[in-house]
Amino acid sequence: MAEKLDDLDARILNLMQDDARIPLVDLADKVASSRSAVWRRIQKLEEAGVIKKHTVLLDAEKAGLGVLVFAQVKMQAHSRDSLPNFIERVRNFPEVIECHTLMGDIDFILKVRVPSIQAYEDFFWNQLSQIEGVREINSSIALTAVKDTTRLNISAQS
Amino acid sequence: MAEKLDDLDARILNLMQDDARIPLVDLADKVASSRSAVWRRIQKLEEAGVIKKHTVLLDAEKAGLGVLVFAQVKMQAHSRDSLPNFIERVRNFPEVIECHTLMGDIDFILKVRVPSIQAYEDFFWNQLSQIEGVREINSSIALTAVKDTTRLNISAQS
DNA sequence: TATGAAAAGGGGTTGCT
DNA sequence: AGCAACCCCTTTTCATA
Repeated sequence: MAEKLDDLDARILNLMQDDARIPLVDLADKVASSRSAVWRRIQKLEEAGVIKKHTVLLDAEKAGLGVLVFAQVKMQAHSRDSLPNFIERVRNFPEVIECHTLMGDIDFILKVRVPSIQAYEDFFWNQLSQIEGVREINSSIALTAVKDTTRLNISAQS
Repeated sequence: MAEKLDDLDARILNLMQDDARIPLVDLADKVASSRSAVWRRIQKLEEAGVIKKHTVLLDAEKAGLGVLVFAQVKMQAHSRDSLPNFIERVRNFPEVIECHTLMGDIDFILKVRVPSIQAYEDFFWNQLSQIEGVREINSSIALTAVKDTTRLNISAQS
């Protein structure tokens, strides 16, 4: 599928994001189409990788990972060689939920979930700050989650 | 369920996060337990809200939302009254995927997904910066996603 | 009371029109 | 592209320890 998403695709995706277990019949009803049509669309969307995975979202607090920290990491100016290593390490830390390269004066932003502030301290000193080429880490503890979703509001493309 | 998660819960949750559609039989096999036992655990975990929702994760690029921006927002010092309004507005922007209150000198961090930089500019000027009480916004465009998951690595509690 | 087995119902999948 | 039959998997119920 190099093709763009049409309106039917968009509506299917939005509904599936809200509840991935919605029965095919209900889904077809809501998008005013037939079971077969909708089913085939979903197949296409999964083959094309538009739908990446089916998962469950957990309550971090109830799952024992109540502390969320955003860590902004700056690398040493002339340590381009240490980047692959940094990336590899970060990918293998289960505490790191996300890591994005940023434009501007910060190099990386990391979203980290741990059981406690104590646990973050351990992670910070023994893992993150020990990676070669790391110059500066600015850790911000998140207080309230005003909004925390994964939902992308899809609309038909051109 | 005020009770803590045991090892069986943890293994079920980790597997379901990897693939929410795993058949109950396979799940039972992998955690070395019976269908019934595993099924009842899942019910409990959903009732208790440990499992918050079943969803699909989309490829943002392929879904036409290829631009990711982290916006750090500072509010005016003496505008505590405008916070509820800010929160309400942010929750209703579909572009804003996440918004967390932070300790330290930044008040909020927002994760925003839009189709293009142009679209972000529109969102920035016409929506975000117009909210009452907003003093300063620092927008960072994300380049590469080094890691982008929702997976919490669960282990048994105390 | 908790666990396992087996029956029944619902829904996803496929082939045919 | 739509329809219907099939089959698998979830869900419930019952029996047992």
